[in-house]
Amino acid sequence: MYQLLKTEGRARRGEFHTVHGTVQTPAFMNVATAGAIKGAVSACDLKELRCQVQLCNTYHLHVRPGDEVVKNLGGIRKFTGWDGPVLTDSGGFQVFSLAKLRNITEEGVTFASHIDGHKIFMGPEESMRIQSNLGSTIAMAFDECVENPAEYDYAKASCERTARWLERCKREMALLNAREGAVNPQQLLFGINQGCTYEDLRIEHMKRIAALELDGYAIGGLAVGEPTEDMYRIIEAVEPHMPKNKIRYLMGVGTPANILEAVRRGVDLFDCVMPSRNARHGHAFTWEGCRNLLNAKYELDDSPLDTACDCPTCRNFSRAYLHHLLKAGEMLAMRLMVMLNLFFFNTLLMKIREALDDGAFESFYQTNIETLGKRI
RNA sequence: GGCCCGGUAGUUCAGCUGGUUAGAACGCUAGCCUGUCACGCUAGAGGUCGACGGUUCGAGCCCGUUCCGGGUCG
Repeated sequence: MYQLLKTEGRARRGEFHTVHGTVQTPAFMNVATAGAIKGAVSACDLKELRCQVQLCNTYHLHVRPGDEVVKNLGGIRKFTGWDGPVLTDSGGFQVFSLAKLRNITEEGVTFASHIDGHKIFMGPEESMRIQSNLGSTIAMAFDECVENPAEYDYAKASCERTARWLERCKREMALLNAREGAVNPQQLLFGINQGCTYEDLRIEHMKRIAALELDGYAIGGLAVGEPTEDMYRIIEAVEPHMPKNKIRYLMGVGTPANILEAVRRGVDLFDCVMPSRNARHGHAFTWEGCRNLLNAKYELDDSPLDTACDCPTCRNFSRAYLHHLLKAGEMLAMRLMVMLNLFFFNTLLMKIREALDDGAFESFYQTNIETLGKRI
């Protein structure tokens, strides 16, 4: 259940109460696709990194180790050792991003496994069953994510189908939650807004899915090829039509600046692979801007990465050491960099919440928006 | 000392019967990354082809001398 505590402009400060704990919002979810944050970061580390919610992926866990296996082991929370809330993505995005051979019909999607190429069919019911077996706190609806730019007619047909799929997701989820032996009988379901970069499609779709009274609403299909300004425009267009009393989740976004802009436009929840993926490629997010620690200028730089940061990495290691570890391809480089970036993202959201609590969000925005996107 | 093999980018090596601007890999310098096929992608810099002379319209390649490294025989 989402509780709106305070607003400043369109920005919202709230709490999201679940059976697995309360999430202070706005919040960033830490992406553990196959049940682990890439970069050797465990559920134990996440506590220290100010993580509130872990995100895992339906498709990946279905392929390996198999959702039945995870169910037998007590569900994804017990399996990964993370006792807080977990959101599972539905697999819809993987159909879009990694399946080369895919065939989309009204029933669902057939595509090839990225592991061994075997054919997999996934539709709304299959996705719900898998997520039920995983026993996550929040299940995401099975949707079709369309790459931008997209033809209007295709976008329209696709988001109408996604709306029909959502009704099937809701029906199936209700059945699964009522079933004997469900890992989490109170599993929540979020709907996903689609419609590419067309405001009329987005709004029409949002109205339709809002009527289903789900546990939360996501904006999907953004940051998939369109200019950033289009993303902000779509959020602004859709937001007034999102239920005020439900949590709002902008899927897969984004940079620190994207997040700040989206909070300012009324979004509560985020997830993104950027802090972890870019960390592995040497990119560090700091309060002074973004640094690429692979750059030669750090070879003899003995200072901590960010003097304003008290994450485990900044507290203990120099820029020169991180530079060396990255160049040497040491596993420790990934771990230290990923921890640094996740801590930064989680702290960014924490500071946003504090600013909202103090009625100082706009001032926080003005102070930081430029610096956050800066490359130094 | 005789004979043989080799010397081409920072490194390891390609380079056809001599023919446009001498290539690759790694390394180096940067950039990219948005509901993750982890260890990636893109671009850029970098060479007096050991040296000198010769043959030729033209030499990394052929010839001579020489220097350096390795092997082998005495």
